[in-house]
Amino acid sequence: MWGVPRVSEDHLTARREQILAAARACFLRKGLHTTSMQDLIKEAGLSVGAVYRYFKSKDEIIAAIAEGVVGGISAQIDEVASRRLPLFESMALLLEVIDQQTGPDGALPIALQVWAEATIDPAIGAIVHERYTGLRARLRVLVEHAAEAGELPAGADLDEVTSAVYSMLPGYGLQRLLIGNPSREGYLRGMQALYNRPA
Amino acid sequence: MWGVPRVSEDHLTARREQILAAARACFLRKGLHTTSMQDLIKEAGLSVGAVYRYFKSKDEIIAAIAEGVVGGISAQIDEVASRRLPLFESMALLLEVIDQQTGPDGALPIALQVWAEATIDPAIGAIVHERYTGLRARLRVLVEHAAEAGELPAGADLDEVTSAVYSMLPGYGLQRLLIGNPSREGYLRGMQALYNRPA
DNA sequence: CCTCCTAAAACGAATGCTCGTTCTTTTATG
DNA sequence: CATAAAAGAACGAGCATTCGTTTTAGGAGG
Repeated sequence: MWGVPRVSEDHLTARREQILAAARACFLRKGLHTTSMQDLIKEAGLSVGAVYRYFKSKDEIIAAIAEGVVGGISAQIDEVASRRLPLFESMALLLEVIDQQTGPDGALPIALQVWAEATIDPAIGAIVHERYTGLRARLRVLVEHAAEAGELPAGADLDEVTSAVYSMLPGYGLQRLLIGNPSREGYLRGMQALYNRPA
Repeated sequence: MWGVPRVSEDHLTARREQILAAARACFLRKGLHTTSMQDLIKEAGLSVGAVYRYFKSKDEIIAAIAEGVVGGISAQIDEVASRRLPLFESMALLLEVIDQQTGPDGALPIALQVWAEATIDPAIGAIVHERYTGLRARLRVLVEHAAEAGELPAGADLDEVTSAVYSMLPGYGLQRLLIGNPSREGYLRGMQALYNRPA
């Protein structure tokens, strides 16, 4: 009687993901604002109307991309933290994560676009603030483990140490992305030299 | 006799700078691609034709902005390096430089836009690559001084150490820009804790 | 198992606007 | 007064989005 023609929910979320995947591909290639809706729609292989059924504006698509951009990294940080390795070895693994996110299939090139947008559009700014604060919290666990293992000076403020560790990840990633240098191994050795300075 | 109507050269470069200043203001407020030529022209208080006399396209204006974005920081790094302070004190001064560049009058918010563009547009990519490689070279001087003063382990590769130091600057700046935390003092203490780890 | 029916889902032509740029005209200068 | 500099109207292209139409999925009735 009610006439229920709805397609499966899996289908709906798959379509949504199809659109977001197309968006990521386009944004990677052309940037957030030089990508037109028509580019994105063509990349997705859908029609105008189909895309506008799932997202009511281009801004909403950009916001969805911004929401998802730290997903993969979060999980990987948790995984590294759960291994409770010495701080330095954890850092080595984290750099490996960043390295992998720096390539064309990684999230970093798109994250860079999102960061730029965050300074312009308060809605994106709020998303970025929330997500990267969350990422920081996950990294803090790793620093806590280091403190428990006696790897840090007594009484060190763990938030402050977390900030210092945190900054190395985008710092390294940006350097790779924009300049190419240094190799992960070289960077690690550089850090090591800095950390293990002569008395 | 020759029919020379040309205005003074100072006037020409002043007009050019006037346009670039307007561009920086607009880009800071709206981003590279959401800023229209008309926005920029209105901000400069000039006419369409006047702007197109000095720059033959919007891309050329963006390129000029990209060229200039490290100027202020370069000079400040040189200044810090020339003082030959202990590495850690130099770092503290560099963070101060970054802090100042992070505000709305600083270059960092626009630099972020430029970095994002660099991954999309090869022309901007080349400019960024060149300029930030140059910046790195200036920072290397500071690391060389640290090595001469015996602050680094013997045989440490100075390029590698430079990379590690370099990464902290955008790492700290980004964290300030996107998350707000940490304060410079807190960040410094965090670094210090990392540096002075128990054996 | 097939057919019909309904509403969701997909479509794509059309719309109104704004964009970057060009070009002709006007103004200012040495 | 000759010419560079500045002006601004005009233009076609391409933009994000709307909306009336067509297609399709899937439950109900036989």
